[in-house]
Amino acid sequence: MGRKARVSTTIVALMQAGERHAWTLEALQAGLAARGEPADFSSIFRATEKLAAERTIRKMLLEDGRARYELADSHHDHLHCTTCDALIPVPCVIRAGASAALEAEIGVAIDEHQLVFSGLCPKCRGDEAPRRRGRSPARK
Amino acid sequence: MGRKARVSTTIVALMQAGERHAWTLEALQAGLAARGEPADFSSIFRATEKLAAERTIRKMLLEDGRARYELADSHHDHLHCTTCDALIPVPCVIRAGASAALEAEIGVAIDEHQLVFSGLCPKCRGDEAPRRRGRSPARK
DNA sequence: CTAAGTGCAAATCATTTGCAACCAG
DNA sequence: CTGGTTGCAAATGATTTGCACTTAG
Repeated sequence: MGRKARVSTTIVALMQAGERHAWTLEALQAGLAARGEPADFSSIFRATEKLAAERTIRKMLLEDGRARYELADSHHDHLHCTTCDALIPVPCVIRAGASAALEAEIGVAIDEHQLVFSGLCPKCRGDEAPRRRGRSPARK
Repeated sequence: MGRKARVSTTIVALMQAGERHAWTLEALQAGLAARGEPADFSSIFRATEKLAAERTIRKMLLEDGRARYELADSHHDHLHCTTCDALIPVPCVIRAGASAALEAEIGVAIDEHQLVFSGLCPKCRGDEAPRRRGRSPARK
């Protein structure tokens, strides 16, 4: 678990740097290259699989069919911007009582959840929808 | 919009019959065949894309990387059983106020959400986890 | 007739996997 | 040495797309 794997180590370092919130394998490859640590796609893939298995990072699948990875530190949910495709973190709004209620009412056993809102991130909301002073969205 | 497309029509009929809750393309193909309306995978694929585009049905991606389709009538969330892989519907636990709060606090614009709980469905919970009378899970 | 719907085959896409060369311990 | 890592190439699995043929209207 020490300081051996070059790829794994750099991936975690990249994520901890926090320049970005959720990474696709492609983004990770670009990020590693930018750090002067280029690696093969399969190596990155295997490194993320291992990191996810040991719960260091978390793997998520989005509607666009591509996996995103993020540090598995604090729990939170996400907003997937339908305009710029960014995945931004938002605080979890699932109250503990809610899942407990489901377990009792429906008889299921809940382990975890994944909640993804779809909409506009702060930036795109401002750009694309200046609702307030009514302006047509530049037609089309 | 009438009664033209054989495949689309049968897909909706199948879903409305409600023998199943979420369908994979493969399940749909099997279902159509069972109804004496066999169709090609690509035809089913294109039919679901169209139905989803016109909001008649909803398309979802699960962790296993395969799309599931369901009627887009009432909103609800899901529980993905980690044992039998079933996707069962559960009432939505996201209160309207929760998303409104996020929009105000974070500056996002929320359109919709997809929430999937992971755990055990009622059946598997009963089979696999008779916690009550403590028995070791038959090792491994 | 004419566009929408279909079937078949081939192309894509995003991983995944097999293997042999490498490298830290 | 020796098992964990890597890179490269080839294999997968699940769609997606191109094209020509059908068919509802």
